[in-house]
Amino acid sequence: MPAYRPSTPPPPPPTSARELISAHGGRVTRTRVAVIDVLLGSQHPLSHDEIAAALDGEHIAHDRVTLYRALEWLVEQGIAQRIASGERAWRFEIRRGGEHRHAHFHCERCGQILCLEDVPTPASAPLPPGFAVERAELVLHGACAACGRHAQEGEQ
Amino acid sequence: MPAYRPSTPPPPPPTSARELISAHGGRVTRTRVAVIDVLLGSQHPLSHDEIAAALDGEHIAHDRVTLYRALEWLVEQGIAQRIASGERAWRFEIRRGGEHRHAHFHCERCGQILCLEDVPTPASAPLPPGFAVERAELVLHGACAACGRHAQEGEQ
DNA sequence: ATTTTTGATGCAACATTGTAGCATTAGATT
DNA sequence: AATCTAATGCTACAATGTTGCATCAAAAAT
Ligand SMILES: [Mn+2]
Ligand SMILES: [Mn+2]
Ligand SMILES: [Zn+2]
Ligand SMILES: [Zn+2]
Repeated sequence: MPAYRPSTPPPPPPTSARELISAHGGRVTRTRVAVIDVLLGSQHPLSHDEIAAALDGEHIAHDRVTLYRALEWLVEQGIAQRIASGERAWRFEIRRGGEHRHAHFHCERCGQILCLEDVPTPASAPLPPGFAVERAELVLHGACAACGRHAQEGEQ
Repeated sequence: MPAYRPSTPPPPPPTSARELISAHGGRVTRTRVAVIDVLLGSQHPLSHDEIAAALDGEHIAHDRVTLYRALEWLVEQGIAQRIASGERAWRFEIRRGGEHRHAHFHCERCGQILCLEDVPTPASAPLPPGFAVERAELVLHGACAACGRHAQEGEQ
């Protein structure tokens, strides 16, 4: 006697990553889903390298180039945004609802990047005629609390 | 009869580049002087590549690495500053007197970078305790007047 | 369920931007 | 003129992306 088989299998739990991708007309692939999940789970923007490390940590096989292309696609679709952190590599973060563009803090000692959710980026500014602003990036550079403490201890 | 020879040759016109370098305890070298002159002559920050092209234009021989090191030294000395333009390469500009930190505009169509002398970068912002800001970078991204015009013409 | 379509992948090669090591040169000083 | 050493000019190397193209597989069509 065959095991019970419902006529329609239960739909997979609709991960928001999968939904996001489909909603933008893209194919739901392993790397895309994993990258979105990693970004969703992070409180600060991540570099390609950090994302790759996260995927490795979860034993999700992935190709370097595919990862770059996945990130590129996410940015094109407006699902994620790219940030010039002050280091050489781009960083990526999910564009969370509300769309309030915020500034970032870059610690020049340890390289850490932090979202300053409370610091908005200026939406406009006096520009030459004909110029149009589409987005603004504000990065504050300095020392984070941990690195500032170390410096003080060191200099006593 | 020998030609007239003054006992002390007339001092070379003290270029401000030469003075700047000496004042900072550096050796006055061909590349350093040329780089400063190029930067002084520009109204907007220049990439390594643009500076190299400018030197070529003036037939000033120079080595790629030496140019990188000259720029690095200028930044260390506080004579110039490095800007993350939104493209992959750094850009450099002389820190002109007054020290008023200004924002920059990056045209995402043509890549041009413009100094927004009238737009100050925020000097402070609400930060987590222990964090210290040392400098801020504000870059507005969008379309310059020329590129905006082209777009309009194209879409009619 | 099978076939078809084509977006997306995975690999190798390449490009750009910047650094490190080290012998040699030349700017400044004695 | 001799000396000292910062700076140069090479060559390699590193880090971060990008391009081309054959192959695969997600989604659609049958
Ligand atoms: Mn953020
Ligand atoms: Mn400027
Ligand atoms: Zn830190
Ligand atoms: Zn433009």
